[in-house]
Amino acid sequence: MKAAARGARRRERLPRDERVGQIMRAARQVFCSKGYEAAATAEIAERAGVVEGTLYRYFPTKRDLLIKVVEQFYEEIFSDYEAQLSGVRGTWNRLRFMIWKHLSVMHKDPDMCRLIVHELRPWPQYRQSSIFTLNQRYTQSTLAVVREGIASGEFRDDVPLRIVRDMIFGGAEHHTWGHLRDEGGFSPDTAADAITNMICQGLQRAGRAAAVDSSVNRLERVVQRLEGLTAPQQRARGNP
Amino acid sequence: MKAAARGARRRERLPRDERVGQIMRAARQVFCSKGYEAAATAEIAERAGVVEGTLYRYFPTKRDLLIKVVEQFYEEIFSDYEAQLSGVRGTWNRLRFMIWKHLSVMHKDPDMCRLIVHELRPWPQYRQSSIFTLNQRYTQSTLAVVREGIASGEFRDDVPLRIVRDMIFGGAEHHTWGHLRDEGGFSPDTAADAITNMICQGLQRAGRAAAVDSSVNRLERVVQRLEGLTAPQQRARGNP
DNA sequence: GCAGACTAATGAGTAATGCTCACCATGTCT
DNA sequence: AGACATGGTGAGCATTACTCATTAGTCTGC
Repeated sequence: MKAAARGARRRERLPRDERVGQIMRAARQVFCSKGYEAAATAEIAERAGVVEGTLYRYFPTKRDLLIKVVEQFYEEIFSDYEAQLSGVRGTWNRLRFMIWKHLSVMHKDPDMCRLIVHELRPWPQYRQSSIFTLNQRYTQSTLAVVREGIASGEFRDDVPLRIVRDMIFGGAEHHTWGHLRDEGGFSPDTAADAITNMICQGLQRAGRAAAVDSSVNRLERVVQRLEGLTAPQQRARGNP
Repeated sequence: MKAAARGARRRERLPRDERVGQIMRAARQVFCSKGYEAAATAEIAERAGVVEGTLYRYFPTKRDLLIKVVEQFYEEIFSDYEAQLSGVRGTWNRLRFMIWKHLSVMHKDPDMCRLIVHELRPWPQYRQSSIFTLNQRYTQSTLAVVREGIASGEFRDDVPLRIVRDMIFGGAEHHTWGHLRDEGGFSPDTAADAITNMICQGLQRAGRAAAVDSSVNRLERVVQRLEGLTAPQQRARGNP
């Protein structure tokens, strides 16, 4: 009773997960608004309604806290992109989808992305972190699309995939810097178009009539099927 | 005589420039070997043969010291590149020269470049620093080469230069990460060839091929939409 | 060659901050 | 009701960028 009488905060015992959730929410706010260095553990604790020492019961260091916060963000963002990708047809469209998705995340959550790009990734242990692995999965999915294009004959097979990856993601990242710094925006749509076009044209085969043919043939078949399905409606509206 | 008798360091008065030089040399060593955060001002001072307070007579903050060190490096490196560029003929060769030069610096001085890329550039005030200006001059020279290509008719004029810049420098930077972290090297020659080829082919004037492409792309999109309409039950769950 | 002024250089001290640890309080189980 | 496991506390530590009053080389004018 003494503590309560003295007006101190009522001590509340919460289940681990709930407390961890509170702390992570507070941390995300403070990290996003101030950046990693300027975010004081004291402020995070205060905002989470606990005392500094409590943070360290659940997270060994401030940096581990950042990593967990970013991990959670990644899972929110990329949980379903593979399913989404599977609904997109055609090499150009599939590539554009992956690039656009990447750019959209940057556009929508610049603070969080700034944390990842400018504060987490430069850290020496980055490649041992789970963030690196999650990122790798994303770039691999993107490169898989390029491989499909090579396999189908649309793309040359003499350009190192690593370079393609670097130009896509390096280019996208470079393009978004201004926005991450809150010093000028960008359009995910326009940028995705431009990057996709540059990549696709850069990878184009020298002689590519065959690739276009196969693509056109496939389209012809699908269109034929679709015409069969939709023909009645179209005619009803006066279309031959 | 007391101080000397006690074995303390003899106090030496040096002209400003000489002292500044000593400090900057020491700072460069410590920054490069430990990174910015881990570099203690105490160690820099010790290595420069002065006491900590002396640093602050010449540099207002640790960060300013870093900036001066990096500025000096930039001047060493890029002092004569414009003269060198003027000796190279042909769009492809000129572009390759600029890309290669950039990659070579990264290759030769990874520690210094890591400082710039990972520690200085993420800083909020980066765009107000002289490093930003120096960098801008370099990218502008590179884009000038692209503009020449457009003017001569070699390149299309419908690709935003900003995207070209981002893909060149973003791509180059992404490509060198492993090397900057001392986790795997790269070849400036091979990489410069690959990037230059991708950019040049990506910027090639559109002929009949491009027209066919855009047509095929449009068809792909329409077909995709129609497939979704005619078979909604198949992808209803996986699709947003 | 000396007084005095100028200022380079010192080093003890400060504030901020990530992190630790011995102890306390609270919900639960027997 | 008492014991136990564990969530929670807050004073305190170590590190480190940065400050400032003081000290002492060095140069000028006589």
